[in-house]
Amino acid sequence: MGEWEWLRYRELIEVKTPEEAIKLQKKLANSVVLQPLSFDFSVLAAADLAYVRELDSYVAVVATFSWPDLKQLEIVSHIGKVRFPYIPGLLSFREVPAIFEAWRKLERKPDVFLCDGQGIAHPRGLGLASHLGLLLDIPTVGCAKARLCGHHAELGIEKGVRTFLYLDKKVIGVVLRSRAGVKPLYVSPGHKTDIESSVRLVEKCLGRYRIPEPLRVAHREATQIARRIKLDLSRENQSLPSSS
DNA sequence: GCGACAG
DNA sequence: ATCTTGTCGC
Repeated sequence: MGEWEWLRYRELIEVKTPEEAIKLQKKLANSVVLQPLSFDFSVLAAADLAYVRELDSYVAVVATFSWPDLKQLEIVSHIGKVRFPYIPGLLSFREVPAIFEAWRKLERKPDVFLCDGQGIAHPRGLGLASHLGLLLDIPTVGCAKARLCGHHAELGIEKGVRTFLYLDKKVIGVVLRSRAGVKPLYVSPGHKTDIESSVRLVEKCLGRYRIPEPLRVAHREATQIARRIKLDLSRENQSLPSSS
């Protein structure tokens, strides 16, 4: 990474304390761009992390797919030490650096990024998807499995039904029932896209499960790698009961 | 002060 | 997220 990019990276995500992180979020939220997304792109990416508590480590995975046919192109991973705790509202400071490291290993960079977390549906308007979007400067969509903030009307149990997610009087996202009878998805734009485009993108990524296919692939891979690390770890502890 | 709270 | 067995429902 060049000197210039490294400085930009530090400027966008380097913080030492939660207070500092919150201050940075408020500042960066003003740079988030909401606009229609052009679906005329060719590479979509999705990322997810798995953790290995015994090692205080994470496994970050980024998978890319051709668009719009969603054929898998590449899958890369990065293993590192957790540097920031999980604090509701500050998730991006924990996970974006990890996703970024994996992203750097891609041969072909994505045009659009689907994230496991909120976009602008965040207390300060800067969820993980928005933060990653600003860092990579590409359109990003937030697709969370649970609500962080805001309120919405009751949602029908049928597949495909949706309702707006509000924060005060403003619409910040959409709550979408991806499958009949399952917990809904919380979709919100990250950066360089808007609410309608975000929902449309997520729906085009839905297969037979609750979670969009690209995110499932990234999640499965990260989980598998983490599981292998844990197994190798427990095997060592059996053959090497002590170090002396 | 009392809840709520992405992964 | 992670720890965990069996088990309730489509």
